[in-house]
Amino acid sequence: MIHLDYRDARPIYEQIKDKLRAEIIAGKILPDEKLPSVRELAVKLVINPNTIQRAYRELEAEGFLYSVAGKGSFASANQAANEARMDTVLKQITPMIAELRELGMKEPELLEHISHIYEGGSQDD
Amino acid sequence: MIHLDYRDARPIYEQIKDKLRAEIIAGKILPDEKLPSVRELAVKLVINPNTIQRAYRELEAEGFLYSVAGKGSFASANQAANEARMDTVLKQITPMIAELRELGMKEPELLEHISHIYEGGSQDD
DNA sequence: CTAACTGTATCAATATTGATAGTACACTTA
DNA sequence: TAAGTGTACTATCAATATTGATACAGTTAG
Repeated sequence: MIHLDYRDARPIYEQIKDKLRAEIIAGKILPDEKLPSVRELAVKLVINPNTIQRAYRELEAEGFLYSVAGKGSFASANQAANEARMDTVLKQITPMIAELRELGMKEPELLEHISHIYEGGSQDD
Repeated sequence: MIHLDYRDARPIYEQIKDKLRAEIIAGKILPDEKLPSVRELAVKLVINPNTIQRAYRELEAEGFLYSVAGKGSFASANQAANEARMDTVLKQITPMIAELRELGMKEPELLEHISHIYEGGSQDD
């Protein structure tokens, strides 16, 4: 299921986050489906449970899963997960929009740029 | 002119960058006006010239000033400086727009959000 | 050409942060 | 009560960021 790559410079917990996030978005892990426990996955991947904990904690902050002490961690409903992630990203964008505004960029111009960026990234659909 | 705050957790060169950038944007430093030399400002602020060098180098990358070896560093024309900075910020935004798109956000919805963020930040004008 | 200024590049020392591990605690359920 | 679960805290090691020391290279005035 998850395969770590130690040649990859990216930290373990990031790799885990990305794979789990992708599976949740893709619906390969269904809403409310139970994820492997922190310890179980740690044993399986031969790493420290704390690393899994971190991945789960951050995915929870991003809205992709929810954890219940004593019970386990579960995938969020996909739609809700996506929306939570969108909120997070929008919050990250906010200060940049503010800066562009301070630099004198007007709203129509900004929207034109954003639109161009959006459409420029469309290879697949 | 520039006053350092050692209580501030932010690095020295960031503080210098912000103050100089603000003065250039505001037009308090006129286009092509000569800035203090790396060593001169270093002596004045009682810090290492290398720290000034870094601030200048990054401000140059952002388009706010230009440096000529042997001559000095000079403020860019404000309009050009602003546009260079806008480009930088737009590049930073790009991967986030791409992610929103991958998460399923459609263009009109995105533009609506951006518009809302833009207008939300308008206290002054 | 030389001296005194300018910015630039490189390397080193230090401080800060990041990533992971070890361990103990708290909640849930059977 | 026991065995599972997530959570919190601290420690440690590595990586990065920040700053400093120093040497190099371009410009200009005399």
